[in-house]
Amino acid sequence: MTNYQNLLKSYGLKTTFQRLSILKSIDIAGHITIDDIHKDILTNHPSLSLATVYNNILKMQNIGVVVEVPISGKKSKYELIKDDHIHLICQKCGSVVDKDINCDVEQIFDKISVENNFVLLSTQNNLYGVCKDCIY
Amino acid sequence: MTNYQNLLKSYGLKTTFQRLSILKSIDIAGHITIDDIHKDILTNHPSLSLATVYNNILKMQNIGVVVEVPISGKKSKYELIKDDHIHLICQKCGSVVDKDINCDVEQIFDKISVENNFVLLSTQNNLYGVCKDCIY
DNA sequence: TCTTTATTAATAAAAATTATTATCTAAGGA
DNA sequence: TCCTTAGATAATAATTTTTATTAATAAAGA
Repeated sequence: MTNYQNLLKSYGLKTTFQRLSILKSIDIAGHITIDDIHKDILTNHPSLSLATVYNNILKMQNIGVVVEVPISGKKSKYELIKDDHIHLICQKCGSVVDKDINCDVEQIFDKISVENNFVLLSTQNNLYGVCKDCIY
Repeated sequence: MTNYQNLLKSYGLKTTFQRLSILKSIDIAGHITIDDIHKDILTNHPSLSLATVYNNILKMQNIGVVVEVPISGKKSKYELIKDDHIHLICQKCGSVVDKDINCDVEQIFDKISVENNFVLLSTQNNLYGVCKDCIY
């Protein structure tokens, strides 16, 4: 995991156990809901308030450390900032797996953006289906 | 707009003024939130219940007529079912514009899916940025 | 028109998110 | 190390969003 302590500091956010725990929880899970972050941290820090998770997720979203992954029909999950990529989202088990985005795809997205005078900042590419473990 | 009356009937959903109004509202707007559908229809049908909008959006999602478009940091919008496509989402004004998805992109998505034994059913491709009307 | 069954409106209930505030803690300076 | 202070947390309340309930209503076929 990147040095989030410095990253937080550079945006004027103090390094707290709660924030580092949230980042760690997201990092380990890859993609995780607010509720599950809360449950996760509660196991060794029983006083963590759910509101603290909400507040910090929001703040860390604003400074760009954390990214919301909204998923059709389900609750949003959160991931750490990373290069644009593809999500394979299983509609049976809910798993989310990252895959690299092909350069060709990026170029096409850039082209479409230019054609429409659209200033492209980021992309979210959700592929919905059934993962290999849920086919049978 | 397609013949939604028959489509509803084929799934055992009765054709009601409310349902047709919701479909029409989505069709005209292209992409619209639950709240805005409600507000929209209220103007000439003041008794429409918000719960009715929620219930019907859910039912029409289940039969595949309506699709949720979840948007990072904002409320979901809804669109009518259509072929996979790209969304240009303006982070300033919130506008959502559809663009055709390139065949090459579809092929790459198919390839990635096959490589991962993933049964691909649909995709949502959100390009976030600033639209031409909001640049200045 | 009548009958059946699903749908709606209205409301209540539940779930999710945000706001408030007293207490507490991180971080820098003495 | 010991203040000091600004910001953070926990606890809770308030708000917003979504879902469930039910009596009244309307659609669709006989």
